[in-house]
Amino acid sequence: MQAEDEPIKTSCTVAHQHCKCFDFLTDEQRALIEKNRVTVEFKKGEIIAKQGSFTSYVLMVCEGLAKVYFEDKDDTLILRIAAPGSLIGLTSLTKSSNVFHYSASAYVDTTVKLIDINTFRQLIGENGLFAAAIIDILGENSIQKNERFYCLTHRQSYGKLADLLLCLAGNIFRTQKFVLPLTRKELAELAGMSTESVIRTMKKFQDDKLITSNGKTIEIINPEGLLKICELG
Amino acid sequence: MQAEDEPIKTSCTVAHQHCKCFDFLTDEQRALIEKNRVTVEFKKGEIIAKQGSFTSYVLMVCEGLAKVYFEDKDDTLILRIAAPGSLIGLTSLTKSSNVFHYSASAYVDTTVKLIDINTFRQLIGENGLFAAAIIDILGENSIQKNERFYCLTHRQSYGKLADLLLCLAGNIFRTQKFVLPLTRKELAELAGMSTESVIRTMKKFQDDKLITSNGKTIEIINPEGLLKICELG
DNA sequence: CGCGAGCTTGACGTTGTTCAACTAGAGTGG
DNA sequence: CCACTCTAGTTGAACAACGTCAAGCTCGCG
Repeated sequence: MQAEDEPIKTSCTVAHQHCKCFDFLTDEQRALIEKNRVTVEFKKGEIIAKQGSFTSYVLMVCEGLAKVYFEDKDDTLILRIAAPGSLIGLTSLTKSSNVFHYSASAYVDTTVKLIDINTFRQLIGENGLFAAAIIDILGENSIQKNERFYCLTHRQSYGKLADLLLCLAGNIFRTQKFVLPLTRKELAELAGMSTESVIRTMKKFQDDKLITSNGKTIEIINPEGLLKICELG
Repeated sequence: MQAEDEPIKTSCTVAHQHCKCFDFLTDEQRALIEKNRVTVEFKKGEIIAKQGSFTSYVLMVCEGLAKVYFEDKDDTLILRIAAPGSLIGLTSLTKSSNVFHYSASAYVDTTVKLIDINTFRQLIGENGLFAAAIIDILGENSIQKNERFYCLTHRQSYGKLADLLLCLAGNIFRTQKFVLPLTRKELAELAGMSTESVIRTMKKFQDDKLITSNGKTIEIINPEGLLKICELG
């Protein structure tokens, strides 16, 4: 029940809510943004942004859930989950290379605002508070990525999955019992392990009375136990 | 010999040279920075910044080589190598939590400039070009970290070490033959593998005439071969 | 009712870690 | 100048964790 106020702190946080940055804009500046943005709805599974393609906007997730991932050859690495309030494409603000450096796709039906990148740049230049807020967001993303990085490289499967489940419950769905809109394969991709290992590990968690899992419905019964598993590795 | 102009592009780039940001300052602003910074020399092995401690400055590496790493319990994850020109501690610019989110220590004797963090914040607020440059740096760091992240999670030991060696040659030492100031253990930590595996893999690379290694001196003979190993995994 | 995607299970193989032993070289003190 | 010690490097063997493969299962939907 510790949903809103004090979520269990997991190290491999996969998502982050924010977007206070627009609060620092003047009315005029906000109007400028409004004038230079469009809203787009993506269906489940559709690609929202494609790594390597030119971009002329920054994305903001309004509703839904998106997967932000890095592609290389045939393999992919999920960088984070973008929940409502997340910005995508800030790394493309660099003047030198305005391409997407990662891809994003919709886990579920997702609505996204596309904000013109030059407007974005202009506001950074003329509004120091806005710029500082963007720097904050980049910093937070960086910190979070470090933790996910650590989790995926230093923990073994039990720890990785425990961490992911706690993160989904605490940061994405904000309740201990949720209906997962992801397949086991997608869970596996998120935890950086094979589908079969996810299944086996989930079963173990069930046997140990840490969670219950009935199809897509997952409930975390013993969060402290899961947390202990995270910490042990 | 393709040192300066077109280094081989490795995916697990471990370091990044930059710091054009100060070019955008006015003379006055630069003077302000000069007034609010000190220079410190760290001996090899000394801790430059400690994760979790309060900070009142941003660091800039002037000479030497620093390890930037994330700590958790007993284990550590190296985030990047900071070569001269690298800034450390940008993620602490957030008003909310001015602590270091990672540690840094000196691989070799290293001189560092400590720049007052409030001066830094002030300049971000009043100079849009400077702010944009900082955002660029954060973005570049992020992109680079993604690649390292991918490398450490998706490649196996041959690929990881090959990538690291190419990166050291191309980005840090900028020559194909260099004297490594790191132990095998430190190499292992960088590549995310065990010391023994590093040794065995290095031996294999030697047998395959990809590198020569004599104590601390390493020469890359066949960079294309190493690159191929990276790409294969 | 039958098909197919997702899920589950077991067997097996591979990678890479761990442990333990051994070597080499550098620094130290008698 | 020679043991002594300590660290770094190296090697081999055993083991554990996971991924892969193959097969069967289940459930929703046409």
